[in-house]
Amino acid sequence: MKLEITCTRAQADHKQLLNCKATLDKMDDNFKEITKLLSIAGNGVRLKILFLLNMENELCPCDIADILEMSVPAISQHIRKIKDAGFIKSRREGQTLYYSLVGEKTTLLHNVFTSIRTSKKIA
Amino acid sequence: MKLEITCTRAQADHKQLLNCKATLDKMDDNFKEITKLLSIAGNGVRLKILFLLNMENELCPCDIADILEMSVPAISQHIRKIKDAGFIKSRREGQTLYYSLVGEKTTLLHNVFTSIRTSKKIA
DNA sequence: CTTATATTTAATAATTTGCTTAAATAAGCA
DNA sequence: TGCTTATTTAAGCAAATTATTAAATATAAG
Repeated sequence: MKLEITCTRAQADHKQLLNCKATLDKMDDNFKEITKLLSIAGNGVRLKILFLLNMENELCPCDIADILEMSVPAISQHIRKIKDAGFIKSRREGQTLYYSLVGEKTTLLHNVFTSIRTSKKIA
Repeated sequence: MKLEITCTRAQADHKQLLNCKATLDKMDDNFKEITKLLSIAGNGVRLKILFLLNMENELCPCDIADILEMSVPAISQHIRKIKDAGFIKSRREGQTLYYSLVGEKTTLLHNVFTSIRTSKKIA
């Protein structure tokens, strides 16, 4: 962590700024982890995939493509991203792959799902 | 909402797929809203800005640039994105603009902050 | 072993993102 | 007014994202 302070405001509280740097630095791994989750979920298609998997327990790429009215390869590539990040797992049954949420990793995701369901739109 | 079903799997539950479509369709505005928030927060720099504003109540762009060791214009453009989405507001004091979180909009964000603080990294 | 289905992977193209640098505003002060 | 500081805005560019299309795998079934 760099220690130099460059903000030139007269009122700048340099002790505060150093403290902020130190706090962020300490939590750097946590930020990386949460940023990863939010960047995965911060896409309309992927958020819907995650929500659907939560709602239906498991779905295959073909189902998801059908529901979201998108091509199968497009869905497959979103699935890969989510899977690479470790938020879903797969189970094969014949030719079909069923995807489902990885339970332990999804505490924050469940808050997200709740927010989606309870989002108070007046519309 | 389109009603045709194209998934060709023999075991596909078409009633289930139609139900999924209907549910997503009903919540479309909520998805848009939450996707917006997550796409804003799903960037390391912006997530840190939001976290810092929550921690320090208010900060100016210069402070943030200093803490994150980034250029002021880069920070300013992130701030604009967050502000356009309605998650922060500004207060002027002389030449300095102080930014702070918009309280009512940030229920989910507070879950995010909690996750960052309690993220159990063994490291 | 050939064919059909479910899925992934790869190559490509269009769009978006996020930085840099330089110029434009806005406010305070000599 | 002119100069400095704080901030935003704009232009430009490299990198990342996300879809499309076509080809590659994997499994099942005749």
